[in-house]
Amino acid sequence: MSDLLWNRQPPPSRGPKPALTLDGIASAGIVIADAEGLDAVSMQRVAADLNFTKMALYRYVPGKAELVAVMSDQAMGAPPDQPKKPWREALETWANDLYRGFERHPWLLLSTVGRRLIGPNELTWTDRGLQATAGTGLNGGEQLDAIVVITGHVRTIAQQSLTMPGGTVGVTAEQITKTLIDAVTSDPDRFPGLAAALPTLGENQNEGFNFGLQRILDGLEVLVARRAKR
Amino acid sequence: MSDLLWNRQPPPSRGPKPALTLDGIASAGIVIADAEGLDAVSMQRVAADLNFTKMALYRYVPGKAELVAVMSDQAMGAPPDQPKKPWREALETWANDLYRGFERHPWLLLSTVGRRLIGPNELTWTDRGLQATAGTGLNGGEQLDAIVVITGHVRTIAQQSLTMPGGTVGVTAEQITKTLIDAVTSDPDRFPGLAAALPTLGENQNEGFNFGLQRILDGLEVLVARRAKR
DNA sequence: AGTTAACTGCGTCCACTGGACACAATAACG
DNA sequence: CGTTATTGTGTCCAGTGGACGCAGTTAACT
Repeated sequence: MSDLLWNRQPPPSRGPKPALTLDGIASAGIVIADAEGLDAVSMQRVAADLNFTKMALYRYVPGKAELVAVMSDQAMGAPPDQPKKPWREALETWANDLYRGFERHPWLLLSTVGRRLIGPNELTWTDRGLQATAGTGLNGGEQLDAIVVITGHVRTIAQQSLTMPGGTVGVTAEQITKTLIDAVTSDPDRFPGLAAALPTLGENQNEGFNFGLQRILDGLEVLVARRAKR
Repeated sequence: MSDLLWNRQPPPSRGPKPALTLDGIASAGIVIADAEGLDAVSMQRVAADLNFTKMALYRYVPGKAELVAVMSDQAMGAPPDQPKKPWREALETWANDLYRGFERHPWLLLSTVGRRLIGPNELTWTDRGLQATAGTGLNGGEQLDAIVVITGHVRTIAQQSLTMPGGTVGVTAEQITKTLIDAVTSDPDRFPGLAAALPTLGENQNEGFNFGLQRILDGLEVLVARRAKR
């Protein structure tokens, strides 16, 4: 199962030397996904880029799902080293590092949905997050929950602002706001909340990432302070 | 473009009566997705369930992507009516309603990633959210950002806890925690944050949803109070 | 050295996918 | 009535993930 992600089982001694490596295959897949989107990654395509037939890949990977899993963990990489800081700053830079990861490989947003096996790199990210929250005085479960909220926020903003090649066909942010404005102006009674908010809607442009992050951190601070008091 | 989601253009007068409706097709797709996951939804399958050929569907829908979009907006439905409450409680119930939506149709988590066109139901959800935040005194952009944070959190938790049929093959929560524990116990120096948090990890079981939500709301409250003061 | 057993990469095959296109049947209009 | 728009269908195509068996390569064992 997760052997592929964690172990690299000892190379066999008997037969001919393997011409490929799991890492090499995954790297080829990542190149394709970065350039043309996750949908462009097919066994055939990856194999062709390596000058092999697709069936050769199945000697290294049980199936496409597993290949994508390996690609994902590899593309995620290890979080960059950061000097030790107070928890709030540490979480802030952690969130920024994570966002930059999704920026580099937007398809990670697609390949890492739902419950899946955790690879070493992903676990390292979690670990760094927990190192950051260690100074809060919260218990382990709460620390993990805090990491989860922040991760969710980073993912959400990344999904909204990043254009992924190939994925759902190009929908510009302008198109979206246009349909929004069209809808509310043509039938304001149907969308009273939007109608009320519309005049002051543009005042917070592109600050969604920081807005949400600061709210979450503020909320954590409230809890931390409450705990420290007693 | 979004005509499919918003307009229903007037029925043509000339040819034979259409035997199908867009809504009917979408409903059939939803049934399949609910029962067997989004991957089981193919043109062929949907058509077969309706006792038609797949090519018949293309008279109603330009392609699969658009079908999924219509399915998504229809499955989302309109948010349930709620009595007017103070903003914090209103947001709380709004988030719970949203979670329940994902619970009913877990595949929505997959079909609504990335930038896409907004349908009327999705916009109504946003509108209700803005009605809830109207009492905060924040400007429109900030209100929208607040909605976005909460939506992201709901999605994140839903992704973690819901099992979607068909999707990435069944990985139980136990398997995940097992690899986690295996990794950290076999090499604690590599994951110091996890090693430290591990003893108190189980103390917050299944409370991730509320934990995160309360933190976000606490954070919003801080901002609202700060604004009210001046 | 010779044999055996493991292992690699490849060719072939299959069911299935989304979709283009032409064609006959249908129904309302002049 | 014919004309014309619109429907559902049949056929075709390139591409997908994957099962399976076959030949060639290589190290370990006798």
